[in-house]
Amino acid sequence: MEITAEILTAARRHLASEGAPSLSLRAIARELGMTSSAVYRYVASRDDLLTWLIVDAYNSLGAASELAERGVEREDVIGRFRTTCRAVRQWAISNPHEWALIYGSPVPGYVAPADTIVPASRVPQLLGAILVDAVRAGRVRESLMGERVDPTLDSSLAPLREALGIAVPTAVIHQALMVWVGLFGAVSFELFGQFQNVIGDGPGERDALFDRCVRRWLDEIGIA
Amino acid sequence: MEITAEILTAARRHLASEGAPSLSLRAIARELGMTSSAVYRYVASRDDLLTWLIVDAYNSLGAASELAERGVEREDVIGRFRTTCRAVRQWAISNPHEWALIYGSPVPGYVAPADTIVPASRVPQLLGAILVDAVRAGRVRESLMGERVDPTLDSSLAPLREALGIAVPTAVIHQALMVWVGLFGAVSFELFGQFQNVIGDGPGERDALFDRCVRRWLDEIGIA
DNA sequence: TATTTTATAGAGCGATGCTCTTGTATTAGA
DNA sequence: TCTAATACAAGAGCATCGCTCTATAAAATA
Repeated sequence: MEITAEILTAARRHLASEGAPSLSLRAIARELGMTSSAVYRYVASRDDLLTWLIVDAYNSLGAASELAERGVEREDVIGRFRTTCRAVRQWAISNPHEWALIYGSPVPGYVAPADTIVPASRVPQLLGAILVDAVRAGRVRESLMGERVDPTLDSSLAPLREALGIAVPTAVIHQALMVWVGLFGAVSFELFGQFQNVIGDGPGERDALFDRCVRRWLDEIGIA
Repeated sequence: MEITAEILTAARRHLASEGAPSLSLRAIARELGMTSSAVYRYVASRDDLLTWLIVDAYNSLGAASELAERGVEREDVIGRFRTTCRAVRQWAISNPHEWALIYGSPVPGYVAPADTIVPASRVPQLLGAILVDAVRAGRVRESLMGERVDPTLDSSLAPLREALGIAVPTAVIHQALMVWVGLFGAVSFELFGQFQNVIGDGPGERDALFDRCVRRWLDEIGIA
């Protein structure tokens, strides 16, 4: 329906400018020229609206990353990885409130519905595809490929292993997971203000920091 | 004052059980048997109370980590690091709402006052001290110690370098920063639910995952 | 004792999420 | 074409919130 889209658009704008905590159904209703009770015909609750925005944000981030990555030659695994990392960070800087919504503190009592799972996995999927190509091309660190590992860790990473499709040693999967965590941790730290008084924020300083992180992540997997 | 302490205690309990978003001055007042307007004699605003709790949480985490680390022999750098990491994670699991408060999404419009800086730096300081001892003992990776680095990165990490006291190569500082980010990123990912449907959560599985992270962080710095 | 300070209560403002009832168009069926 | 069902919106209302203002009781001070 038309109105549903209008509500979503207004909500998106409110989220981007004020952030999720101050997103109010009444304000959106006011803006669209209807009563607060009227929007409840289209939105089940505030949490419901939040879910729309969460899915929306995941998809926006996923699309931005995929688009950027697709612009790099398939053989250039390093370039694809670096481009993806930068796209993620750039999207986050451009959409800080959206980032906080999906990667920040969970709302107590709120349980993410199933329809958020697929959008949430777009970036991990992208990183996974890059990893798989690196493995296929034999460009992953030898010591990692051959390493035997705690069986508990094996089972812990079973869901990830299956998602990858091809057989990848657990040590490699774990290293990829660490890169994934490191990437999102670094972006969150920067956005959530943990670098205040710790890292310089002059022109280019944060970029340089992040770029070196990317290089180190590549090193850790062994892609060279 | 007595009442101030009572308010803080009640607030702490509310935070731990319901989380920060639903922390209400009125509820605290009700619980202490006074009017909502009465608490405003002791608390300037809700944000003010939040700041108390933030400082409190940072100190609680800092104290727990320091206590754990102090129980390890000084020469055992690996043990000190591992113990600190585990203490941080354990504290987070035991105090999820407090963790979300200090490491989750920043409240839009809220600016952390200066009195949060020192408590916030307790864990980084602890990690820094371990790093310094490792450097002094010559136990940091050679390749890292000798590496030359982008001057922009140099200046970006200047605040950190000064905080460490002794001369540590930028490449090492950056690596330590990555470990710091990785540690807090990993804990946040686990607590904020990003591992749902991705990492198994059977008995010991998450522990095994984290333990290997710790080992890899040690490897990356080169402590062995 | 008189006065000033301190601590509390109470009422009130504007805002929120959400529900329930009422009213009105538009559409579908007889 | 008339009627009945349906879709949609408005309005009032409830409980809650942060916060302010004023009036009042108690305690400390002069």
